[in-house]
Amino acid sequence: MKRNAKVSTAVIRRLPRYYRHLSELQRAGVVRISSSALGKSMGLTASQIRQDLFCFGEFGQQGYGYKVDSLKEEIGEILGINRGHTVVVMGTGNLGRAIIQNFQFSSNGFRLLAAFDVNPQVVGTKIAGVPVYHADELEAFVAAHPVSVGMLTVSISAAQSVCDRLVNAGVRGIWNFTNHELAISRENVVVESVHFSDSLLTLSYLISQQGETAEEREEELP
Amino acid sequence: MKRNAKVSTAVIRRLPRYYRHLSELQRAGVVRISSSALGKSMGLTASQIRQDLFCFGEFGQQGYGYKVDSLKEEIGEILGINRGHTVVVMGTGNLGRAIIQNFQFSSNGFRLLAAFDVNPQVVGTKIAGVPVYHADELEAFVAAHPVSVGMLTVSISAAQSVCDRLVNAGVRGIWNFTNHELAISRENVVVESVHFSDSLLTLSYLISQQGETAEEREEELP
DNA sequence: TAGATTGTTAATCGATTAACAATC
DNA sequence: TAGATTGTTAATCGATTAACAATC
Repeated sequence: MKRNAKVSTAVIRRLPRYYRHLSELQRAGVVRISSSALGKSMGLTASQIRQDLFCFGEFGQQGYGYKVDSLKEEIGEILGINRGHTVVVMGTGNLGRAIIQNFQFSSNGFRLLAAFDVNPQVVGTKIAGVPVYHADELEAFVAAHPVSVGMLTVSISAAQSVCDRLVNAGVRGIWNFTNHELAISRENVVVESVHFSDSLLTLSYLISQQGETAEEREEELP
Repeated sequence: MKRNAKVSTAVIRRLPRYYRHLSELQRAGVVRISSSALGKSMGLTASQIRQDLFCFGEFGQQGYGYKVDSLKEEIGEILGINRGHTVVVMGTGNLGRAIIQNFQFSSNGFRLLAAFDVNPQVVGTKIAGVPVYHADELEAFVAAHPVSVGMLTVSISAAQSVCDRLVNAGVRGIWNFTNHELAISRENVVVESVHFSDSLLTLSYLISQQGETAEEREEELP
């Protein structure tokens, strides 16, 4: 069953989508689904779904399909949702605060332990029940509590140094919201970045392009 | 020069990264760079960079490399940064507000025209200089001002209906921050989603996996 | 049982890498 | 000129799709 020697990033990136779609199906009361039905609703081929799942084991029943509940459970397991991961937030500016208040860490298997900032106005307060400590206390905190991931919502100028401190303190992953391309000193520390700019620029390309082709189409008219 | 008949999404996704790296190089005062140097700093092969650029034209000089300034300019052009794109924000909750206040729309070639909400406490106010109108006024606003993109930071339950309204009003792209997989009724309207959950779950997988392989390595020891 | 659908191998397709002539 | 590096075609690699026996 453990064949996941080398799972491609393409597959890994699809796992959360599977998880999300299965959750929606579950909420909608769907009990079973075939690879072709799931594929149609997600814009993937049935083959691809079966091939993806094949990396991790056998989760379906021939002639029947997949039980939504248990497939969701299995993919959650693969994603590490039940591993008791924890997270701390570095920087409680607008974005950090927004994510603390809005994002459901728990439904993604993470426990949000604390936030850190240098602003004396917020240090010592709580945001949505989460205590805010002074950034100086980071190392002591991580030594006392196992922290899986540090979320980076500091200014771009502070990004690298705060990242270094998190890595040295011993976190295993950085969830980066700054627009800085982080350099990681230590092996087996993973960075996952959410680049708003990259996303918007991609959209910019797509709508610009769309105009182009529309114009071209018009030119082709008699 | 216009060979970009069918540029793969893999290439398109790299364009913003090129743009970002070239901007950093520019800021650092670097004047010229070779494909191999750029590749090394971005973790790509020189071949891949030349192949990517080849989709769009010839931007370098044999024996010399690329001028950072002009390559950045060209990629910005490809991305549509100079097309006068505009954006409106739907939903001024924590996240919408945070992005309005923090995100540099202008340095990505977008002009942020307005925000919309239903909360009477914010309607009529300004956030970072951006006027907040009542959501009911959306259609009239879009009719009066060309709007390229609608940014969705409403609740997941309102996501689809607000999206539909944007699409019917005539925007050309949706920048989706809700965790809902949007259905688009109209052709040539593009959706680009920022899925925080998908990103965090990917990170969860990677750090969980990392533990696995570490354990396996230990088991292999004598 | 017959029909449906999986798990899994093989074939195809597309993206990445390598190679090298052109040329600055 | 000699050295460097591009633009571009060809080779390789990996991911997606197709096919089908196994089986529920």
